[in-house]
Amino acid sequence: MVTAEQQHHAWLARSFGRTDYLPLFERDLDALASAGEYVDKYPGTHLFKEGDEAESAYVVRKGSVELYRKRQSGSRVVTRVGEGAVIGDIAMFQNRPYHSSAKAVSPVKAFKLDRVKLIPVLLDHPRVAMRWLISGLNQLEATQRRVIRLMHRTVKEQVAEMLLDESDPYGEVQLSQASLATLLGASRQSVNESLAELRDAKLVETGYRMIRVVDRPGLAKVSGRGEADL
Amino acid sequence: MVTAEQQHHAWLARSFGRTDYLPLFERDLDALASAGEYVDKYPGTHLFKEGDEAESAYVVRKGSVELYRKRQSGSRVVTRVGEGAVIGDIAMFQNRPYHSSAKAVSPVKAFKLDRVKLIPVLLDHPRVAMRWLISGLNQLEATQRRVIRLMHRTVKEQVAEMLLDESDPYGEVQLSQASLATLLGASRQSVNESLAELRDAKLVETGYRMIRVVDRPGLAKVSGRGEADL
DNA sequence: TGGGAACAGTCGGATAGCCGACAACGTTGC
DNA sequence: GCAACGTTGTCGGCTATCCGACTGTTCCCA
Repeated sequence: MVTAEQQHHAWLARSFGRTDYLPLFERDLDALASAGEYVDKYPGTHLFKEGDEAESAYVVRKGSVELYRKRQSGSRVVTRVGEGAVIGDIAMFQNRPYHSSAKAVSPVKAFKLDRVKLIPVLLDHPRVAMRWLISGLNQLEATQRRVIRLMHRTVKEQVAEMLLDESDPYGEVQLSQASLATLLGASRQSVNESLAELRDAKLVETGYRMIRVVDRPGLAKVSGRGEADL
Repeated sequence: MVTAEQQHHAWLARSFGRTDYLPLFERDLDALASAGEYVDKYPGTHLFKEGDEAESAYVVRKGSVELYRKRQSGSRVVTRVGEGAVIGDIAMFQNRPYHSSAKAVSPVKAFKLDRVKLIPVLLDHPRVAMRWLISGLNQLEATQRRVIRLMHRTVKEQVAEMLLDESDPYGEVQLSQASLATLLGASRQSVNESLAELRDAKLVETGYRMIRVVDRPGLAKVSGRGEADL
C-alpha cells in the first residue's frame, strides 16, 4: 500500500511543476488526494461538456484528452493534452460553466477534484495552492508560445512539428489527415500536400490513418526549430 | 491616509479577479502591499528585459505595457496589457530569466512585487495565493481565446476587432499602422489596405499615428462578432 | 526654418493556402 | 464477395496576403 501511495504522491507532485525551490510535503499531498478520486473514461466519451456547470477539475493521469469548442460551423479543436495536464480548473475556479468540451481520444484515467472539497484544502495548504498556481502559469506560457509558433509558419513547418509532438514511441501517429488538419487549423489538402513533400524527402512514411516518422532530426530541421523561440 | 489606502486595497482586490465567492480580507491586502512598492516608468523605458533574472512581478496600475520577444529578425509583440494586468509572474515563480521584455507605451505606474518578499506572504495568506491563481487562469483563458480568434480570420476582420478593443473613450487609437500590423502579426501594407476600405465605408477616420472609430456597430459587424466564440 | 526621420498611402508581382471536384484505395459490414 | 463509406492523393482556379519599391505627408529638433 505504501508503495502505490508514494508513487501516486510523486506523480501528483510532478504534475504541478518543478519541485526544487518549494517542496510539497506529505501532508499536502494527502490532503489533495483526499479531495478527489480517480475516474476512467473510454475513447470518445466526455470528461465534461461545454456549458455544463463546472464542479470539478481533472488531472490527466493516463491517456490523451482533446479540448474543443463548438461553433455554428462544426467544432474547433483548442488543444490536445496528455499526462500531467490540469483541465477544467479555469471554469471551476471562476464558478462558471465549462467553456470547452473535453473528450478522451484514448483510454483515459484522470484524477477528479471537486470544487467544494478542493477549495478548503487549498486554503489550508498554501503550498498546494502555490503549486497549482505555478502549474497554471506554466500552461499559460505554453499557450503563449503556441500563439507565436502558429503565426507566420507554413503548413509544412506546422505539420513537421506536430508529427514530432504527437508520434508515439514507435514513431507512429494514428490520425487521419483530416483530423491533423483540424488540429492545425489548416485544410486537408494543404496537409496532404505537405505530407507528400515530407514523404518525397524520406522523412516520413504514410499509410491509411497512419503516419510514421523515420527521420526525426530531418523533421526537426523542416519544422524550423532552429529559428524558434525559446 | 485611510482613504488612499482603502482605495489602494480595493484596486488590488479588483486586479485579482472576482470578489464574490472568496473575499479578500484587510490583512491579506496589507500583507500584499507590504511585499512591494510602486514604480513609475516613462514611455519607451523597460520594466524588465528578456533574459534578465526574474526577481519581481508587476501589477500594472496605470498606463499600457507592451510585451515582446526578440527574434533574429526583429521583434515580435506578444501582447499589450493595461490596468490590472499581472506581468513577469510566470518567470518569477519559475525562478528563471524573463522570457519576454516589457516596455511602457504610455506613462506607467506599476506595483512591483519582489519574489523574496512575496513568497512568504503567499504562504501565510492562502487567499491571496488563490486570487493570484485565478488571475493567472483568467489570463490563460484570454490567451486561448486569442488563439481561436486569430485563426481563420482576414486581416480586415482582425483590424476591425482590434480597433474596437483598443480605442479609448474618445474612440481614438493612438498607434502607428506599423505597430498595429505587428500586434496582429500582419504586414503593414495589408493593414493599410484594410484601413482604407474601412475608411471608404465611413467606419473610421485615419490620421498621423491615429485612427478614430466613428461607427462602432458597423465595425463590430465587419469584425464578425456574430459568429464569434465566447 | 530647414532638413531628416518616421509614417501613410499605393502599386505590381509572387505565392501560400483555400475550395470544389474527382479518382483511387482501404475498411467494414451484410 | 460486394456495396457503402471513409480516407488518401491530386488537379486547377481563386483570393488573401506578403514583399519590395516608391511617393507624399507629418512630425520633431537643431
